[in-house]
Amino acid sequence: MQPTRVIFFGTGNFAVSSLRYMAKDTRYDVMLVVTQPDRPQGRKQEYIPSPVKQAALRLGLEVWQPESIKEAIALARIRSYQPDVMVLASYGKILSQEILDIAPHGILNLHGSLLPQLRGASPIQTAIAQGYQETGVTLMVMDNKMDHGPLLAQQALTLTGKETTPELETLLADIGAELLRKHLQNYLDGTLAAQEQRHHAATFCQRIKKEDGIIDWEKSAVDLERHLRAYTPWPGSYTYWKGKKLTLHKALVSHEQSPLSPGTVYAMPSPSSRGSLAKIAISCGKGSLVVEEVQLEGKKLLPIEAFMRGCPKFVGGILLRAPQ
RNA sequence: CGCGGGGUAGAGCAGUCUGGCAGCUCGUCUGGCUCAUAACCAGAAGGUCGAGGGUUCAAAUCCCUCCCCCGCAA
Repeated sequence: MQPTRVIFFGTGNFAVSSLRYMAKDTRYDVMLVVTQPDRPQGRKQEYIPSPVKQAALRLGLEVWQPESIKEAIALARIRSYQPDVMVLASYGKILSQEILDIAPHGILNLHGSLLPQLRGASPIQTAIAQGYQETGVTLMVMDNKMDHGPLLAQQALTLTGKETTPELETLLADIGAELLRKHLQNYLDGTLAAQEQRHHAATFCQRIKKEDGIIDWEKSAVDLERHLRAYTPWPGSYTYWKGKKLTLHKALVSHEQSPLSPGTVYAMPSPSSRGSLAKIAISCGKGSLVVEEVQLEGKKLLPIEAFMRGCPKFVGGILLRAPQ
């Protein structure tokens, strides 16, 4: 039997496991990998290929990076491969109806949430930021509304409350590949039918902006600790101290309520006796954040002990939302 | 030539403006104290001050060139 002709769309890390799986399974022939163009990154403005492009090249697959896939010439190129089905994960561009119609079996999407929860651009970060106890991956048939098409399969994952975005993304990426392995063939055979989403239950999440990383000290310590895990590595969770940007990388929640105004740094006496060093905490709207790793603008990421050696005046400092 | 911060003992930093003994906190090692300790006391080791060149009686410090790290930006 001829392998199924597949075109894969993807850009971010979330898509890499799926691509590797599709390339390896001999039932499928990944004829083309469509990914976003290389973007200038880093201090030298070097053009960095997307994670999917790097993986595709290593797998020896053909890569295409169109700036726009709406134009007729782009559509013609995709049609020329005569794909049976297309698979998309973390691609980052909206597809037109013309593209959705190209393959006989349409285009399937892997989405990093349990749809209809968290439709949109940041399901992984939002699940962490909002303290979800469970999230997962959905395999669905795309239609012309965002994350709206009928469902094929889902797999849930229980959250520990410790995971960061890159960690969770890796876990979900593997689940995505697993969903393809279990269900893609059944869908193509017609033995797995797609089921309409419960649209009234849909929730949504926005694309993350740089300003979303700013820490609002009026919020609770519980919310801010989730913020730290959700918004790493980008845009980071940051605040301003003496006009300089200070990024918090790691912190723990303390339910001790400080009388100091939110955003004030203080030394929290350690419960264990004389010898131990005081912990460094920041007063929040509710509770306190015990700081573990920080990075001051222009400096390296440091454990709090090392940071305090160089910046003992940090205690008593006021952290603000803007440089001032 | 995108903008800015930085490189000084194992770690984090001060000292640079205004040239004149290589410093601070912590760690490490030795000894002491102690029922005991991450505490306390006494002592010690540990430096190509990122690299090269220049100016000077004298350079971490001033001038030139280069390398590397970080933030912004993307």
